[in-house]
Amino acid sequence: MLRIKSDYCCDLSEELEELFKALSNVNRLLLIYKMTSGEVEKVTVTQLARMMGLTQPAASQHLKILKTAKILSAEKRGNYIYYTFNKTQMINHKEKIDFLFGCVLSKCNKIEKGKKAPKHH
Amino acid sequence: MLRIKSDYCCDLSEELEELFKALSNVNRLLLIYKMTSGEVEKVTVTQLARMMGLTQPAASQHLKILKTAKILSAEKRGNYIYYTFNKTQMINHKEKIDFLFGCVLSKCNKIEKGKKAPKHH
DNA sequence: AAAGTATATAAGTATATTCTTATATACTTA
DNA sequence: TAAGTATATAAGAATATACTTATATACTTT
Repeated sequence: MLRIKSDYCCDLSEELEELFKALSNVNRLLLIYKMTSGEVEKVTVTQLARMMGLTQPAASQHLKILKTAKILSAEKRGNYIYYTFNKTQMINHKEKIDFLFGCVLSKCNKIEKGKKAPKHH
Repeated sequence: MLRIKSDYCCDLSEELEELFKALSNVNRLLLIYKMTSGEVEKVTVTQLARMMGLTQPAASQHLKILKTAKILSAEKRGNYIYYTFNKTQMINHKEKIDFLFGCVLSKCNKIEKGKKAPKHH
């Protein structure tokens, strides 16, 4: 049982490492926020480059990272490639993060309780 | 109004970048999970090094990163420094992440609705 | 088919990350 | 006080990240 949980956390840690790496860049985070605002909903490389003051290859590389991490999906239409959120995977990602923080915060609560009513010894 | 939200996201992005950087390492994530399990609740550098198969300086550096990112707090007692979760800040961190994913997922829902009932033109 | 536009990839550079080994600092105990 | 233990820091090496410029690929339009 503990073994299973331990294995699970090991896999989860590797998955979260990749997710957090993709998210740990201010340009990519700003892009995500821009994509949630009214202004844009699907974004092309050229748009992104202009919006963020990046060169076209830099923008392309950022989008590739977000796509590899399954944060965005790419859909080619004609001359353009439109990037949008990968909703299914984002829900997935969120669940993993919630699990992590759930573990941490419930542990915090347990510790707090232990302090208020310390064990006899 | 939009300007304010934009500024807010800019600050938030920088804060989240730091948080996600601290979390984007498999050893640090595994450490966090270990600290949520029954086994440990406060951890010393030496314990961590042994648990994770790291050298003492490597462990010390990881803990410093987690402390700087306000994920852990350090409490010196005698010869040891005990690291524990920084509950208040973890709640804070969680709120920021929830805001990010909240923005993304509500945008996803809006797009989905727009597709089901497309605008007349 | 040729020219133009959008995107991706390659290769190089500067910087950041993660480890290593060596050493310094702080505290405890004999 | 000296020796032992715990931790932090410094300095260096290997690798990863984020950009740059140059070029390749894919599609569209004339």
